[in-house]
Amino acid sequence: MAKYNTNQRRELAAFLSQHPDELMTAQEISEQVDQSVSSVYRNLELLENEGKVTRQPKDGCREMLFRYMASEHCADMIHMCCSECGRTMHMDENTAKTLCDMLSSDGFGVDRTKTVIYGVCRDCGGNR
Amino acid sequence: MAKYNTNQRRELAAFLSQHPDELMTAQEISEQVDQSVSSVYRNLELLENEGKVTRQPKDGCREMLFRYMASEHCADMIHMCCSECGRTMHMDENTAKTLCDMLSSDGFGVDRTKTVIYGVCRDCGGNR
DNA sequence: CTAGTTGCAAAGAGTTTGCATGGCG
DNA sequence: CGCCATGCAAACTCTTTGCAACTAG
Repeated sequence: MAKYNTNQRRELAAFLSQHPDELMTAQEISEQVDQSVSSVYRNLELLENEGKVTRQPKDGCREMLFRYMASEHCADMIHMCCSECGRTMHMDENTAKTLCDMLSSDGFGVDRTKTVIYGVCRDCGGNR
Repeated sequence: MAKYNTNQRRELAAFLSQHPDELMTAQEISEQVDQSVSSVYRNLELLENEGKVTRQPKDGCREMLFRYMASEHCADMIHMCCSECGRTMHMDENTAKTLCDMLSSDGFGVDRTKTVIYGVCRDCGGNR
């Protein structure tokens, strides 16, 4: 838990809030805010504990992608990630609810934050 | 693409077919079949290209888990992973179809192989 | 002033690669 | 016998940790 309100933390928060719901590596963030990677990792972890940031494995899977959640609303969305263009989008809430309800009746409680649906988005021709 | 039918490949295949749909790290497999990790990685990659093996990031996410798909049937299932006990199960086919159809009508084509739903299974109290 | 933070460099962890040896066909 | 595959160790990549210097309160 953060005790001091440091410059680096303020700048990190400022940067992230300009890029809500965007997937970025720790390195990218580190370059953008011009801070050491270690501080970025440490502060991202704090934000993750506060529920403001989540991480998901990058497609191939060597590294993690971090995502800043602007609001409660966003935190509770199921995210879908396009394997072609890499963009993330929110699952329609009705669809999400239907899915969770169906699985719940089988006894499986979905973790909305951790789950990511992979596929191909409309723009990349997912419907063909 | 495999050119020779070596002992190691035969033993790896034999071991995997005794553990269908089970999530294992490369290290675990390496120990079980008593082969070098490098060979295991190389041969798992071949099997992945043949569509017989998939990989998914391990929960926390430092390493990959490999899963041998015994049949076409299994290859086409959406997998659900319990964050508590780590077990994997197949999503009920009706549920899976409903989900894919709902997303498809939004233009998003689900990749059944890559997608893993995280949550808590019945045995671990997911329904509470 | 004191304890939390930072940056650097080194350590870790898992995976990949180069190379000499060994085995399949 | 020729080429592919294996095992070992070294290289890599991303992340974490130890430590001394720095800074917020």
